[in-house]
Amino acid sequence: MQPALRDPNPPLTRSVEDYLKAIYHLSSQGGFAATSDIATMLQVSPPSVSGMVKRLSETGLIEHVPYRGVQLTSQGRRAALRMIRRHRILELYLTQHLGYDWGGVHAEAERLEHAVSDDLIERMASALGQPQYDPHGDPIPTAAGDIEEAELVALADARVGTKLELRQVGTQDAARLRYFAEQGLTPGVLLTVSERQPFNGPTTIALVPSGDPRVVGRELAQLLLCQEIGS
Amino acid sequence: MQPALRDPNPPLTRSVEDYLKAIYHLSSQGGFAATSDIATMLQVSPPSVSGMVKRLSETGLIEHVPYRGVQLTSQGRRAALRMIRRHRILELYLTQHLGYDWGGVHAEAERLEHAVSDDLIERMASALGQPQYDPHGDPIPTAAGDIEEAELVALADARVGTKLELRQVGTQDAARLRYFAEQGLTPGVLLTVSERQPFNGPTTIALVPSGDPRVVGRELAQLLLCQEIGS
DNA sequence: TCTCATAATTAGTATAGACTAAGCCGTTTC
DNA sequence: GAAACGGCTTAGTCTATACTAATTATGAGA
Repeated sequence: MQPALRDPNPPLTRSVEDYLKAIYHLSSQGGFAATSDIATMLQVSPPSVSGMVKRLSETGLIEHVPYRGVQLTSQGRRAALRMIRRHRILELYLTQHLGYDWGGVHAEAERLEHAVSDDLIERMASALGQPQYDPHGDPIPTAAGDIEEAELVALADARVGTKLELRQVGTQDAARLRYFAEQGLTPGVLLTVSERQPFNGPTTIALVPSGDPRVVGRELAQLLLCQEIGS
Repeated sequence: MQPALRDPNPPLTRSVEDYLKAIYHLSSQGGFAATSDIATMLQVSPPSVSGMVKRLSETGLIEHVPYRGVQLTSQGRRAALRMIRRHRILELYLTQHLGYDWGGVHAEAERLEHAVSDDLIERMASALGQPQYDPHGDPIPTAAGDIEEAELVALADARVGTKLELRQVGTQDAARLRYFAEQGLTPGVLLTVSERQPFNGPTTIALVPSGDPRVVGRELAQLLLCQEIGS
């Protein structure tokens, strides 16, 4: 038998999947993801990133502008969104069906997202009723690769007097997540901004409908991403 | 910071876990697992096995007698049983909670068993009520690493007139598994051996309690592993 | 505009795991 | 007891991914 020619469309490796996800997150705000930021996020050295970046741009998953940074191609974006869908559905399934808590679920999903089949993900999605948001309030991409891009404001920046829905919590840190949960600050909660102390002081809010007040320091208020509720 | 000395107890890689499982299965009957059998089971070349065998025996997971074969050490056996527990609990969970069918569940579990945490496995085991057998009837090792060693006879070898409980189905082949399921031949079923044709002919059985007859050819009868029911 | 700090890249190396080709042991057969 | 076959191992190579050390490009300040 002839030695097989290299598979023109090999499945992505675990590492490649992690790089694509990291690049997606880093470039979702600005245009380019920087080598050093990818290195920090994935806990590898910058030269390792340079090496992977070269391979990924040769296979057409990213565009690389030397000394500038990288961006996903549409093919790379599709692959990244697939991973994000897997991750978020796993997080939701583990919390809803297997008793994981909000803080501890991330690490488990991080490993499983590389191993589950698409079939299993869709079965979990069905068991969950085709959910749109994960336990942190992040939107779940559809199987087709569409994702809602919400206009979110950090609580720290929201105008006093506005009514908000808490939609995402911008950290994976287990201690902070647990603290938010204790305070009743979980995605989906409604609140109004009562006041804010000057000079980067804390923000005071009132939960809706209970009216319970909460005082949130600036550092944490920057992690609470909210959507303004129209009138 | 000093370059870290090599971790004296690194986590096992996916490949290592697969080799240990294969060696466990191959040496559970006779004493030694042969290189070529491991190669066939894992779909790799014999030299790849020789290479891995060297590494595994250096780390104390197996004993290697050159040109003879390998055996697990108690450490290797513990690691193998851990993988088997994971695999069987995953199979059961996927069939009971996510609608997988008896035949299709193996491949999914094969990938997940390397990625799930012990914590998740124990949560699944709890959700299943600490089960003792997987969907194929194979015993599930305990978390402590104990496994029931049942005395099983292939249906093809069972004496005419004996009463049996079908306990395991010795194949992963999806088509055969589906056929058995159609015939009502799933683990846990009770039956009596009615007759057997000579010269490696088929075995006729009666299901208990319905009395429905089934005729099973020799090839398939060798896959149906049964336990004799006392008196 | 020139210099310099920082970030990015290249160069060279290591490890796990696979492969093919070639050589060695053991058993079976005459 | 010698020869031959088959299974096992050694030798040498390849790929993916990581690393450190050394080099180069970019952009900010003087």
